[in-house]
Amino acid sequence: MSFNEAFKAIADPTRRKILTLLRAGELTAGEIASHFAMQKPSVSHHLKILKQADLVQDRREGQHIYYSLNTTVFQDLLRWFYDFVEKGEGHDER
Amino acid sequence: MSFNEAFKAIADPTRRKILTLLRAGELTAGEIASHFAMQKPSVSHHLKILKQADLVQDRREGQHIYYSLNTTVFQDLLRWFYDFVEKGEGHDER
DNA sequence: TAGATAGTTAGGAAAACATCTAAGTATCCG
DNA sequence: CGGATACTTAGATGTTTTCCTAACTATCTA
Repeated sequence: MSFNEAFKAIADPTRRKILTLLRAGELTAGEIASHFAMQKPSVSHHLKILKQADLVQDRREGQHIYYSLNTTVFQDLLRWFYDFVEKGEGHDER
Repeated sequence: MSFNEAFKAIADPTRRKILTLLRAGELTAGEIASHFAMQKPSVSHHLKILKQADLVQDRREGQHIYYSLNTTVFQDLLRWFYDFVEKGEGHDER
């Protein structure tokens, strides 16, 4: 369910850049938006999609909303790719 | 270039299912199509996208075209996710 | 060579998506 | 309260994606 949403969320280059930015630590929506040429509502839309996919979480602090990575879903995705690299040539099907 | 294409290719559930099918070994286009309710040209289209993303390769043998995984791009993608899990929180040594 | 089989290409309709502007909500501060 | 700041929601628009049917290419076989 959320697995498919995560894959779709990551398909967009803007959203991948947002995730990369967040690797350094949490950022406000405005700070994130400042890294892009597009308007703030568009960035907000991307943040919403990342949040629905459980790739990020948000936290309000006064007027600011801080976004940060939620690495648990990344681990699930990591495993999905790992299984291809690991079992790519083998015949170990249970 | 191919990195973004790969992410887009993997975003579609049908294409992910194709990749999963190919983990067991190479399959013809027809065998792949038989696993889906959609028409053959639609599956062919998905195969084309996977091929352009370098996630699969194809090989003709008589009337049949065999598709198989190309795991090298999977390794690149794997690394991308790994960097999030590794540097994100850094407290799971595995 | 003709017909059958395997698969792709072409063209088009419907749905999903990314982006914009305008308007709304939430919070702070004087 | 009223204005400023931070951000989101709503609605519209152009683009991309997915899927279909019809037609095409390639190969095998009789």
